[in-house]
Amino acid sequence: MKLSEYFVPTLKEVPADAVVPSHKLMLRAGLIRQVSAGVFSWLPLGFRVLNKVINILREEMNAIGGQEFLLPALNPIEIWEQTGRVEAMGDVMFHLKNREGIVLAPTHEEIITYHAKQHIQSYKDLPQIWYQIQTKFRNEPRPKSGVLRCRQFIMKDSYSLDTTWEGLDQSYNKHLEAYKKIFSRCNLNFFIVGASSGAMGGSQSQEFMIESDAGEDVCAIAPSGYAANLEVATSKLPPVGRKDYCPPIEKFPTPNAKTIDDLIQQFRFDENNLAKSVVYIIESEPVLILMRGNDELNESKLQIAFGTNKLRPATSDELLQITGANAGSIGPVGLKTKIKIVADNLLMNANCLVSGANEDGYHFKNIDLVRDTKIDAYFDLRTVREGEPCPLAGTPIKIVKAIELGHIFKLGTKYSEALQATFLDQDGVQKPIIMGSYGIGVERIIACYIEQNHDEHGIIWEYPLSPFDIHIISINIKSNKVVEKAEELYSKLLSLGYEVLYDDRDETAGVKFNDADLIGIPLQIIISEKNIQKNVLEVKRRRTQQRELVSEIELLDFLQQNVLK
RNA sequence: CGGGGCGUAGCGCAGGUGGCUAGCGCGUCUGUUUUGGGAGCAGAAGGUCGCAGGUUCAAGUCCUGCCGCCCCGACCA
Repeated sequence: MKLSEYFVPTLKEVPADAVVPSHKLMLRAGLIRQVSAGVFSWLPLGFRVLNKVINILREEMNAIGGQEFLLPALNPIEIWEQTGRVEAMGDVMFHLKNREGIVLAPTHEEIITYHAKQHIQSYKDLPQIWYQIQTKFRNEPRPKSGVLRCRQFIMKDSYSLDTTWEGLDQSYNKHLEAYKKIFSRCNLNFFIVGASSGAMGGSQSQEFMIESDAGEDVCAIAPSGYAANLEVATSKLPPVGRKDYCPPIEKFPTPNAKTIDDLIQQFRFDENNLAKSVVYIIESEPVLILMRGNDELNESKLQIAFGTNKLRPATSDELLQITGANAGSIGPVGLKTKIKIVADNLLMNANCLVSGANEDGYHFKNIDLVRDTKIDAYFDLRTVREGEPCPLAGTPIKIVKAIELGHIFKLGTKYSEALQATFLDQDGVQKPIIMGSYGIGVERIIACYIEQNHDEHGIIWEYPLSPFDIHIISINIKSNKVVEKAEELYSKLLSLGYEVLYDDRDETAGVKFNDADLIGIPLQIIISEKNIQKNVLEVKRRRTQQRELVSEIELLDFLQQNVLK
């Protein structure tokens, strides 16, 4: 492609609205342009990269037996009502105004299950892996960071259909391995974490992450190899446990102690024996949650424990009404109304605890959770903190921000049951199809790659994502010798099957060098009078900025060794 | 949805206590000189100052409403 004829609007100045490096560089290098919040156009150069990614996705999905579909973005709302997800999605789902009963699909479990119901009859029709590379629509409340969080984006989504849970395990593992290959082929430095299935339902899920300050997820990772989304991460802290002797429970005044730290300072209690209580309204029922004093409640874990995402902290009015006290004096003993009480695992059957007395300005000490109150259930509810011992080997946990590239779920039968997608097994028994769902954010692959591969000059592509293999730069197009040599080389490399970007523009050397570094194709070949006189070609490696001189005969060997697609 | 910021030429910005013809840099166009790291000179084009109302002799500037964009938070199958 000749750059003089190619629409690649590079920007010298950094666009004011861009904050994260990948967003800045994708705009500056002419890969994308924004149309509105969370909506982008892909320009020709960017679309080439997108297609390189899509090719890899297709190859690896086909390699595990995936069959490619193209499903509609316009979906009948009835099918979403049957799975209860119109309500679950809420505002995230786009509804059309001038056509009742149609929504824009934010994902495709429903449509896949619909087709499975239509045509899967027997165990002989299974297993299946169905996938597509298609545009998703989600009404994100706050799109951000370029293509990292959009209202319209491309997803590679696939769905496995199996007759048994062992079959689901196999399909899941096939995807796990395929995803590793995909991200490795894209030269991404990624890691895999255990994750929450959220309201998707299902038993197991893992996320593919890259570490990045631009990320919206937080993960706990440890030298042992332990890696988990903070939503589900655990650690191996010792429980508070029981002391041999616990005196009778005793109320005492604490007029100036509003926080856990106040109590420690004023009364010299052991931090571990302080218990704090928070009240949540879960499915409109109040629940008191007891935690170690300085632990942070993890709402995701609470959602998992109660199997719902319909929960919120109680308001201060509700607190007073339910417990009889205001925040800071609430506890598990002496509640004004009888409500469900759950506690964090670290407090399992503990005694000698200090907690609020449900009377402003008073606390209880010597609380024995077995003797003095009834805990309805214990769950892991706390948020893991930096430095805590990991559950695998006790190595210290590090907390990092990360971007989610992909997510694989064992869905189970949630959708097949809701939509009656069943099959007859060998014994003639009708059973729901066992499903998995697996997604990759296609644009995120590109943004994440750029987050990990750029410098002050621009993007640094590697094969196979690079939009072109080779970037030819002619210096001073007033020189016939230079133009002749560059044109000749351009034709020759094209005929050898290389994808070549040829900067034939009437621009100064500086402009061409800077644009080439910004666009970031791995190899640049620089044609100038100087080099022609010496009868050499100058090749520059984008990543290292190293230049080497090679003869024309050596060039083909050089390219064979260095253009590794 | 809460908090903050912004909206003036293609891009980046100034002007903002009301006042005269709305500026600067980059880019663009013409001519010319230049050609190894975002060239020099000369000339030129390009604006409903986000939109709508209002106050005023006079509004980019003040007031009201709306729209849009960015950031922090909430939310995120």
